[in-house]
Amino acid sequence: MNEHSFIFVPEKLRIRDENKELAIRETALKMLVEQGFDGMSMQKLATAAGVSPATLYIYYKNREDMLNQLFTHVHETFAEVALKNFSPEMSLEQGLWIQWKNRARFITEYPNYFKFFELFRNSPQIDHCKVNMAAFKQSMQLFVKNAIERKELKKMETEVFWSVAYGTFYSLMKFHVQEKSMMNKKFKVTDAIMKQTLKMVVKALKQ
Amino acid sequence: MNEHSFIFVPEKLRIRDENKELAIRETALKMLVEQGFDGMSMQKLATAAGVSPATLYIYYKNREDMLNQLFTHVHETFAEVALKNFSPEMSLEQGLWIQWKNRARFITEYPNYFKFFELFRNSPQIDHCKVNMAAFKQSMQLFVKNAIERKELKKMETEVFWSVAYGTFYSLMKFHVQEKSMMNKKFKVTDAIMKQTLKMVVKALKQ
DNA sequence: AATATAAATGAATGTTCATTCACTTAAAAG
DNA sequence: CTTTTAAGTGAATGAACATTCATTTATATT
Repeated sequence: MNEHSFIFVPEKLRIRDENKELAIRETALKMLVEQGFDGMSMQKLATAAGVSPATLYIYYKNREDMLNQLFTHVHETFAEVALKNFSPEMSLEQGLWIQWKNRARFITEYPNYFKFFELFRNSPQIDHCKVNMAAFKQSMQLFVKNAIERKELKKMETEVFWSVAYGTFYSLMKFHVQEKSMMNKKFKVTDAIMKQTLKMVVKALKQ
Repeated sequence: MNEHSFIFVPEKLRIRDENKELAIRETALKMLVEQGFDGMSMQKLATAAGVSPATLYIYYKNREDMLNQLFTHVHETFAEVALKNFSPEMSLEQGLWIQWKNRARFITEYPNYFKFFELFRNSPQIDHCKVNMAAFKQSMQLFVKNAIERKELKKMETEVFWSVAYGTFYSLMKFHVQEKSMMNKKFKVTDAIMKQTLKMVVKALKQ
């Protein structure tokens, strides 16, 4: 001990392998999306990710905690991307277009994130309340308020607005990520289809 | 053996307890909806339904078969209700209204069926192809064809139509069955809300 | 009442599960 | 080079899992 020891704050003497953390997360998502809930056990995940089962418990308190953290991570990443280049001051059409494009890019780039999100969205074991959406909600509410003032949007319940403006979009994207869509062939959401659908939605929402 | 024995087809000498089958199904649905995939094990289900675990294997080949049969049952019941009083000759607005009403009634009456359906819809372990939707699809396609001919509907991809006409509706109903909706209060889909939303959707779909 | 047969069962089986723990390894700081 | 500390591990544990099987039970027919 030297004279500085009493203010010495020990630094980390061995740093976590961040590749390992990433590997665990991506492998877990892949297993969950491809094989469902029962398909992902801690031991199978550990083997597939190339780590010891015990290592998982360094990163996560237990299985439930892991699932919650996975969901939170996916949700936060998604929310962040969704609002990129978006401002609540935009017109309804422009604001929706930006958000649709952001989301579509994300879903196409990381389909597993979307599939995982959809898989767990209605799942009772996820603690939805823990996910912080305050900033997201606030931004959206301002956007809606502005659109109503500009007469681009009828007065309606938030849930009705959401269903028309986003329910439609997500339904479309679900077809996009499916192997086979309604007509037994692969369906791709192109820019043209998105634009066409957006026009319809904007028309529906206008007074 | 008497002279008739060679044409004797043995009849059932003990009849399956149909209450038992119903109890198993409803208990399984309840457990799955409330506790998710991991929450329902064969032993816990047997105990909760008041039967022996071995009894489950009289009704179902194995766990996977049980889940598939549950899904198929729910899906078929739902499809049947959805088309009640519906005819492909109806106008777009009337036809959609009937179907929305049918579905809303069903979802409100049997929320577990809907929650189960949503829980498993994206689940990889369900063999979706086994569900026969031929008649359903045919009826819907004729409905769409008629609407286009009457100029009530723009020409568009089936998936786009479905997303606008039903994606919106299902999004609304998801809020309906949730404990707390977007605004942290209970949201109920009333007839007025359905009518308002339908008007918007019909407007969007019209040329 | 006796018979035949499928429904229904409780206990048992081997497997896989989540989780733990005594231990080893890596690397920053002295 | 030594010390310190957290990262990382392989093997082990008991609980819960899906499934089976030798029996028992209920009932339509004879």
